[in-house]
Amino acid sequence: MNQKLNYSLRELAELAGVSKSTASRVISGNGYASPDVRERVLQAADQLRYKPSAVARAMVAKRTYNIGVIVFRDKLPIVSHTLYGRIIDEILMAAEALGYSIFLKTDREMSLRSTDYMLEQRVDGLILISRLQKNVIDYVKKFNIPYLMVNGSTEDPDVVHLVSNDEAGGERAAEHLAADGHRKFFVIAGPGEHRSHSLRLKGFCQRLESLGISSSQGQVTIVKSLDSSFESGHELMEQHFNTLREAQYTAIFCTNDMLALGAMKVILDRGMKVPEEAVVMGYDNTELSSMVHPSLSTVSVDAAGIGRDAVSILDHLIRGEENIPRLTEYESHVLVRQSTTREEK
Amino acid sequence: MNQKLNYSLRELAELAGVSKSTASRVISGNGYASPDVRERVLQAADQLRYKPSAVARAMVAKRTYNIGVIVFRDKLPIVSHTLYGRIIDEILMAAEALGYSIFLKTDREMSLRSTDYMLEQRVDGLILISRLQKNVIDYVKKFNIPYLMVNGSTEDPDVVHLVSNDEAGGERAAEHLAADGHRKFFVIAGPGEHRSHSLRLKGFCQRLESLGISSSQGQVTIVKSLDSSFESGHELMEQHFNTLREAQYTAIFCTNDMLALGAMKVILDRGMKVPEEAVVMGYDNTELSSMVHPSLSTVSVDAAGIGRDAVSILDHLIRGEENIPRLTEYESHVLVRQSTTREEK
DNA sequence: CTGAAAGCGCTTACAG
DNA sequence: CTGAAAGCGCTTACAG
Repeated sequence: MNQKLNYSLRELAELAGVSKSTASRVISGNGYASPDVRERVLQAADQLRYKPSAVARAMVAKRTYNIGVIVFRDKLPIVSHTLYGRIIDEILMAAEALGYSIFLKTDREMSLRSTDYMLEQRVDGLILISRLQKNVIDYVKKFNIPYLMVNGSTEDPDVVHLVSNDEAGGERAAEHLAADGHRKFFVIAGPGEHRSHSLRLKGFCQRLESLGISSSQGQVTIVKSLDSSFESGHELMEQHFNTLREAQYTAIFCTNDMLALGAMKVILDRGMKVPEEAVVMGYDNTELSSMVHPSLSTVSVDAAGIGRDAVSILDHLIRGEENIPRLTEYESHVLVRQSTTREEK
Repeated sequence: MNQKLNYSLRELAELAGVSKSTASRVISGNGYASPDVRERVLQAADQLRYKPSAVARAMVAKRTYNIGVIVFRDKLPIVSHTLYGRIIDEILMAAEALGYSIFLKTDREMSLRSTDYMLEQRVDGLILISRLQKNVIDYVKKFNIPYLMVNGSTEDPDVVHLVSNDEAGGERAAEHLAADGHRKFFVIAGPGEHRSHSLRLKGFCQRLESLGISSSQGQVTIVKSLDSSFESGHELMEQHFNTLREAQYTAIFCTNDMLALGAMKVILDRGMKVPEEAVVMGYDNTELSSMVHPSLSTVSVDAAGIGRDAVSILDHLIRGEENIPRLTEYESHVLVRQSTTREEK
């Protein structure tokens, strides 16, 4: 049997034969009620399948226990993004555990609209993911709403943000490859505006330099990519494949796994052997990287830690706690897999 | 300069020197206001950065313009799931276009909790994704809330659901492989409780049978997997690799890409050539399938169509329209890629 | 231990 | 064209 969608507290109270106040007390669990009365109310609630309105509650509590998550990206994939998707999964679980729920929005125009929307929804706090424009941060700051940034690019010391230590990760990638004896590097670098890509590249080059390997000597060639997709990695490698082969680059580093997979596909399709003739390394440790053949060496990103902490730090912010770290960095480490493992070292 | 978080309509009205009713009319755009008054209110709103409370509005409108999306899965990945993630991306975009926002929950215990939660949030409608238990459906049905199921398993003719035509897809996969001359098939089938997996398997076997290829003759071996992950595909193939090679199976079909990628990885790692010595085929057309080497032949699933329609059909349901199709099926087609393409046909 | 009243921030008839 | 009043569904002091 279907029923009226939602009963109100008043109806509940009437059925139980008590006042609204009393009904409220037993339903919300705040305040006293005699066992007898309590029983009657509970029974009536059961009968009506009474569901207290979170909307009305939010109205009086002046808070919603909802967290707004906005992903700033101009194209798909958004949620299904190999890295952000994992972070969002963790956010979802951590939020659940702390009693929050998630309002999810994507903002493809990198505009203020989605922020306004979240503000109107009266979310308790905001998690801003990916590269958002500076004006968004300035805007959010004007409101007194708790918020933090994940994997964004800001130098603003006031902003609470969680990031991977991408520079150190880049350095480690360089070390790994140099230690294996490589001296000629071909690098595909994702968009410079992205904090991660630029820092990974920076760390990588710096470390090589400190090992005496430099681009000025023609030992390192850097190709810039306009985005960080498989397609771009694929296309750039097609363009540069002959150079790569002729100039005998033996190591390829890309600032993320997608670019690396795109590049590696071309190399394999053209019959060159990985890792025998050229080794390939990515960054992010996306699910895919371990599934391909040869499996892709990469640098890990602590998506689980970032997602979990994003929620818990935001929770602290919401509770108005003091001494919240402005910057939290996550360590990355090199994952050596088939694509950089040569038997005959 | 920071400011008080949220001003109310009353404060707005005071600043503008009008009544709440009037302020409401200009802010909401419902009702008349003289240009002069209108101007004053708008200016005050600007000054205060007034954001109308969606909570209060929902209270009086008795609707929220929010849609609840619940993904029923017992383990990660959820949002980052290669197929569901894509569907959710589309849901997000379609919702935006129709003026809805998304409340996203995962329900790992396949319980009623998340449903209760959405009901309390007073969402306008519900999208239930993946394998939910029958009791969840029965429960939701009791409330008069618009809802639909995506990729779930139900025979219930009352339930509005969107599914891929998995049986036809399985048939087409069989046709493709048989047409290439294969006569010995090794199949890894995902969990039978999942509608998709069981139908894909069914369609595949039926079509083979109708082509005179049957398991009773030892031409088709089916191995069941407890889940649909890369890891399981990998493990099962490791277990059966010798059989596969000795009995000279030439075609491997898996009921999704993940299983197929796991299986293919083992085959390649053991030095067997794909497609020369064995062809491999998956299902879902996940992003990964085109990125590996050799690229994986697969069967497409119209994630974009499913996601888009989920929102628009739910919108129709919410508006109380008539004649909503109970079942919407999406066609799948075979994508032939390197893993099943033999030069010397 | 229980109930009447006020209030959260809006909108919507209804007067004027 | 504008304002006073009632009401959406709750909770929270405050009386009793």
